[in-house]
Amino acid sequence: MTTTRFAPSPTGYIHVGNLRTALMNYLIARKAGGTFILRIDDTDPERSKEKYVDAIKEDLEWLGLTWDRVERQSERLDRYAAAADDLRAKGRFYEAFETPVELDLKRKKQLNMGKPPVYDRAALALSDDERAKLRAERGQGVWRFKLDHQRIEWTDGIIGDVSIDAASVSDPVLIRQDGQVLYTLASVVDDTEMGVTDVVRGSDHVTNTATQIQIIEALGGIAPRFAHHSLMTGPQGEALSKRLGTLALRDLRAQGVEPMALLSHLARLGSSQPMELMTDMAALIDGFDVGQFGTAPTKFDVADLFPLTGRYLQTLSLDAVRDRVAAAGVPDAQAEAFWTVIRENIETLNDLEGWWAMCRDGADPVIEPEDREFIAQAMAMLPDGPFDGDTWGNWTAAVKAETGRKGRGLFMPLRLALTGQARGPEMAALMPLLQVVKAR
RNA sequence: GUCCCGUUCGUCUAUCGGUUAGGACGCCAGGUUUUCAACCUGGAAAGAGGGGUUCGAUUCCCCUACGGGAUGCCA
Repeated sequence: MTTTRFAPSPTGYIHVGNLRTALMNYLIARKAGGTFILRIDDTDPERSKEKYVDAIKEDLEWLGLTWDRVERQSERLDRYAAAADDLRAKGRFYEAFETPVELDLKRKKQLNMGKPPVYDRAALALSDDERAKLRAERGQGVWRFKLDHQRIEWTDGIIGDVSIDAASVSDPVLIRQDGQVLYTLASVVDDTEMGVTDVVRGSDHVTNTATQIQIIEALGGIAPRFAHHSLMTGPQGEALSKRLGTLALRDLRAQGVEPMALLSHLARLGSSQPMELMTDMAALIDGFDVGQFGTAPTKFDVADLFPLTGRYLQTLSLDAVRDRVAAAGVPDAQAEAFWTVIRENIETLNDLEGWWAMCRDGADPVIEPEDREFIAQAMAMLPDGPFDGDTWGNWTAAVKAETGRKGRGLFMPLRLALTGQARGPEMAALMPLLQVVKAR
């Protein structure tokens, strides 16, 4: 059975970059009728915070990305220890005692000589005595996985055939000096034991994948299918991390971005499939194909989410937004009429409040100098409220007859005078909601 | 520094040597709506630069430029 996972570290709020990965894994699982696991990668007690665990769940729930299982790495430390023992028993694990400063120095030397900064495996040559001496002097060392120096190859679901020379990669540290198990090991143990069949993640993990394939094989597991999507950049091509301040999911939510708009965009951005608004999850799942994604870095522009959000809102009935309409201050009696007219012209639900305030309190009129006399004439002809569905038609017909104006020259000044804006809902439908006309 | 990947309309992309270089979003225009939006129709809009290979390169090769990634006792 197809099983995928989303494995965030609870060290911060999740952002669009994380979401793209999460969504791909989610869609693969759902499309195959498989299992989607939410795995909290919280092996680092220093940086992991419970509030972020809650926030991640909250954000995923907001989007409707439901998971079938939650796993927490902090509850599986014994499994990782067992895997480490296994690797030791198989001679693929060795202890190294260089300090971070020493390693840094080695790397700089290699760099100066124009060589790639790969760990030189000095610790492998240590005798038992030397090892005991170092341990006595420096305490525990770190544990590195001994890579098999040959080419590591796999067929990637997005990149295609990948081949990486293991000799060009340092033997990865899997256990830190303080005994902390690192991501590289925890992840493969989890993927193997949880039956994960498909792993989609960012291309920043490609070298990890190479080493992890060897670790999985060393542990006797079967490597899942891997797919590495390109990373997103900002609109200028800059690294997205420079913009993450405003791209957390909760920020987008606060800005009024609708879940289906966001999901529709991310499910297609970077793929060759046409970008289109999906109004429900089933359509999103049905139309998804990870193989259609390209490998070039993908520009993400938050501005693209708003037209989609606007179009999505147009598809909603009052029932779907009743709470928000009420929250904007619209009385129940007028909610239906208000929503029906207003949904055609808003970008996000955050716009509701402004339009309702305009209806309730009236708008400061905008009157071009050349229209002053015209507006004065028109206002004199405007009947007293409350207005109804015929008011606009009757009134504008009368004004037209009186002034001879027609078309845009007739309607735009009136719209500006009544609403203060050049763009907005259909006037005929808006009039019954308009309670104050300041232009009078 | 070294290695890997990438570069086609503004954006995401299609093209497996010969195409009027296609689509989607956005944009612009026209239509429709007695106004705006929505909607419909149409339009503008692209092969990073330089060398090769070839009868013929967007496509294959090399160089350069630019972008991204990797090179952690992060994930």
